Amino acid sequence: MDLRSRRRLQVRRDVAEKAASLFAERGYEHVTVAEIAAAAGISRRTFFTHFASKEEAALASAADVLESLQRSLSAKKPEVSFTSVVRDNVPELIAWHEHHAELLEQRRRIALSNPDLAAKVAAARTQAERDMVTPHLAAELGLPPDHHTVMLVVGAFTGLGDVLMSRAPDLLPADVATLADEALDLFEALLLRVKQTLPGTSI
Amino acid sequence: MDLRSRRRLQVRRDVAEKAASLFAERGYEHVTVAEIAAAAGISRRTFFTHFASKEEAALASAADVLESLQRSLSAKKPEVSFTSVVRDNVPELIAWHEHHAELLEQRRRIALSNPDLAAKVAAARTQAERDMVTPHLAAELGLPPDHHTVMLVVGAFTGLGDVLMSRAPDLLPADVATLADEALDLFEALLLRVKQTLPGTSI
DNA sequence: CCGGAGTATGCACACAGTGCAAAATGCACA
DNA sequence: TGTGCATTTTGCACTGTGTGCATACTCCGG
Repeated sequence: MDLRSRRRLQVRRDVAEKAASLFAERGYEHVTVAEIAAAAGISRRTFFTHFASKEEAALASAADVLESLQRSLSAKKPEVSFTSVVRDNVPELIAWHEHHAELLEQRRRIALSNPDLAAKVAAARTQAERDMVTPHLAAELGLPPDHHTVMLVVGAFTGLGDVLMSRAPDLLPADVATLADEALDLFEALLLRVKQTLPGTSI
Repeated sequence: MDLRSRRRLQVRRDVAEKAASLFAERGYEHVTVAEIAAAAGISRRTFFTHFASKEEAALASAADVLESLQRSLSAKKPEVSFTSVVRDNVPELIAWHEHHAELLEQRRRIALSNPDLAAKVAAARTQAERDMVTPHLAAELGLPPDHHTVMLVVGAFTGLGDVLMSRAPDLLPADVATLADEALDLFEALLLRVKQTLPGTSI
């Protein structure tokens, strides 16, 4: 990694950070790219060499919530079940949220100032969740990842996860844990049903 | 309804239609608002009195897929179960898709030309589904609509529905029916589990 | 026929995003 | 150290979206 690319990455991080704080402060719409660039000490034109759009800068600092789950799943041994890994990861997820309260508050304000942006963030998170989870569930069911049954199961999982993520900011940590457990109970019931009827599925 | 508002609605429909066909023809990005306005015989400025944005015009003609389900649910009697109503509605859903093949193809092309727009359409559909379904599931579970358990169940339902909707365009009608049935089987298993554990839930 | 409400339009403007070419900067090599 | 090359930064001009404002038009009731 040469000096050039390292500096470039650093600048990107700086700009994204400045942008985030400006957005949180005045609302996404009321901050111009020129202002972000000025705050970060670069020209407007250069901003667009680091980010394809203003939106990208807003999204740049927001793909980290699922990191601990990602790690847990990567370390998953074949003999432990998917749901138990996820269940064991819940405390970490909650700890993460508690540990990043200010960051989350900043994002909450940005989301409030621009629902469209919030929707896109949520969609991106759902997609990441989907990609992360699909191979494990496919393996556990002994089906190819693009099998319809796998897709349905993944869809149900992400659907439950979306509810959890959307409610979490308004709940106490303990309640988040309860809700997560309940969601996983439901998911397990569904998964059990799939396993029971598996030999019969075909499209 | 006076003449003015009727004419206004008609113009809005016309413009949306022209816009949709231009988008399908050349791709969303390669059509300017000025061109849409010209095609519809109005001025650019007037376009913006009918639609708040170019995007809104693209979305205007796309909130109809769930109409038959909406009707079925409105006619639902308290003694029949939610899932059976949805299940009985599947043939109608498929008929609708077959009956609007050209329209769907047009939308598919637009979505292809602009994934962001497609994501927004999908999000809007999911939200509509959520709103439509929540009261019925709440009633069936005997819980308030904003109860967390209800939200989770609705989340699972829309998660399954999203997979169905995203796969449907690439499948034969018969396979859509099979997939829908499978999805409903899974949802029923989950719903059963909720009903069994219901007395114990609390947050 | 007239006055007012609602609508259409033109005009000027702020801002996002892009192509292009010139200037600045870091890197390797003599 | 200086020199040539590649990458990066920047300015400039331009397209396109979306908005505020003032003006003109259209329809309606009196």
